[in-house]
Amino acid sequence: MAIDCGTCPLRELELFAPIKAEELEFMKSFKTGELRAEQGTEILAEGASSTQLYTALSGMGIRYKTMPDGRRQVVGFVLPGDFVGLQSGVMGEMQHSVEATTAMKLCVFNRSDFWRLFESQPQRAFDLTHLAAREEQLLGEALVTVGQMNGIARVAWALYRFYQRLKALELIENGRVPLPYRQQDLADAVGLSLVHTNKTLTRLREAGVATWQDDALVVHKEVELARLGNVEPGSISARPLI
Amino acid sequence: MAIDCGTCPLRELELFAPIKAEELEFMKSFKTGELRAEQGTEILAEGASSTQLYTALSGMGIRYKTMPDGRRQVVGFVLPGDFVGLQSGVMGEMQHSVEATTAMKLCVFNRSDFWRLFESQPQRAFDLTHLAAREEQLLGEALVTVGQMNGIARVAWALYRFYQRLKALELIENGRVPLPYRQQDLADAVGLSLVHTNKTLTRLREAGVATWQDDALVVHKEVELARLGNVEPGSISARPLI
DNA sequence: CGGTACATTGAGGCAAGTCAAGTTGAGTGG
DNA sequence: CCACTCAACTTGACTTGCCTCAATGTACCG
Repeated sequence: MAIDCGTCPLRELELFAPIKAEELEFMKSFKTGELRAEQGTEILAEGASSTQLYTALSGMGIRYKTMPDGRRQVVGFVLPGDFVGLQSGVMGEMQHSVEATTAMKLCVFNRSDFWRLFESQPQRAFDLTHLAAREEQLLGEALVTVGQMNGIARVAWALYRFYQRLKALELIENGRVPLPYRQQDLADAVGLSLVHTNKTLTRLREAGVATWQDDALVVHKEVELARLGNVEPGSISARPLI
Repeated sequence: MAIDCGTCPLRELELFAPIKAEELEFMKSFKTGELRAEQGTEILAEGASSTQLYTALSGMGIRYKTMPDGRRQVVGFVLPGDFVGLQSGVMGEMQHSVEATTAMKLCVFNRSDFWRLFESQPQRAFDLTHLAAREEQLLGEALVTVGQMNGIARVAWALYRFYQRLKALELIENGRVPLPYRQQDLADAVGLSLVHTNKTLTRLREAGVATWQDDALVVHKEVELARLGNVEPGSISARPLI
């Protein structure tokens, strides 16, 4: 178990803003270990007050809320570099659950050290707030999409956002990005039924825009996909990595 | 223009967590003035990088995103005590616009002092992150509602949340809370058409659950409204006031 | 007293939901 | 190596909640 944040491969990506040596030093003391979560494991539970917070290192997860009647709304997808458990850290309780969709490796922090971060590392505290504001931004965009767009636009939006994020993580190979989710996950994320989501994916595939099969997404017409999803094409701006 | 945060009437509400004298002292130096916004004024614009941040003191506003085709998604309602402009302060750019629905009075802060807050007031920085996490929570709940619920549940959810928030602000009088928005605002918030929203409000009124007329909301069956909106009845937990 | 803004109501159409029946592929075990 | 199971994906047929269009009502205002 390597607690060497200095060689963390994620930090080398352009996606993540560089940090000072002193901050890196602090992060080493903040990090208390690594967690390996198997596929299907629940990492954080809605309503629970976890003593641990995480940054995803590898693998993919899903954030969701469950309704009384069993239905589910996916509120986000966890990719490497994402911070998990901020609500728990700051408000004492998670408002959604987080589950490992694939096997995951996560960097573990203690909630009890959280305050120390704010006290002694203002830049890191700022970064944390930055991440919180980003989450808010992402959710706001999801709300716009689900609230205002029709089926094809919703699916296109989700696929294009996946494509952008995974490309920024340099997980793209031969034009394919890994996308190990189920259609049901996408359906629950965009507020469509599974059947309609499936038919919409078929339409996108037959239109030659994008193909999502065998846990991988291939975008054939990037600009067209972005247009359908009402997203500005382009890459994602740099952001902090906790 | 009174820059005396010590006598700020909002602080006396139970809704807002008390702060230390030293923090209050800092807030006085952080506050640079007050802004009066007339009805209909745009306080912050989507995509703009404002040099000012605000806390609403009185009046009500609306947060929204505009789509290329002119449609609008309301991402939140600004009530007294709400912090406005966090995204701008931390990411440099607003992701949604904020408009004054009624005349408003706002506490003004300079973005350039923002960093000073993180450096010298870790508790206030923590509180700010807390607020950001709350925004995230609220948006997550809105996403669940718009993504999974039918018309009546969406409208009931929105009305009950208004009722809870306004009650916590002690703006309730004779069982009525002020609600100076238009039906179109509610429609754009819950992702329904104006016509359908209107018909749904009529149904709620005729069922004797809640009546929203003349800029005021009267909830006749509180528990029933909460049930319809899939909300836990009860009051809102305390939160920081910046 | 026409103009404007918002609320209300009816009629008809369609996007998306539900139901139901396969198909496919991976795993498992006899 | 084939039969069986199970989870995920497909596809077709039917239904409906919500949308759009279009009028009308109502209050306020210059």
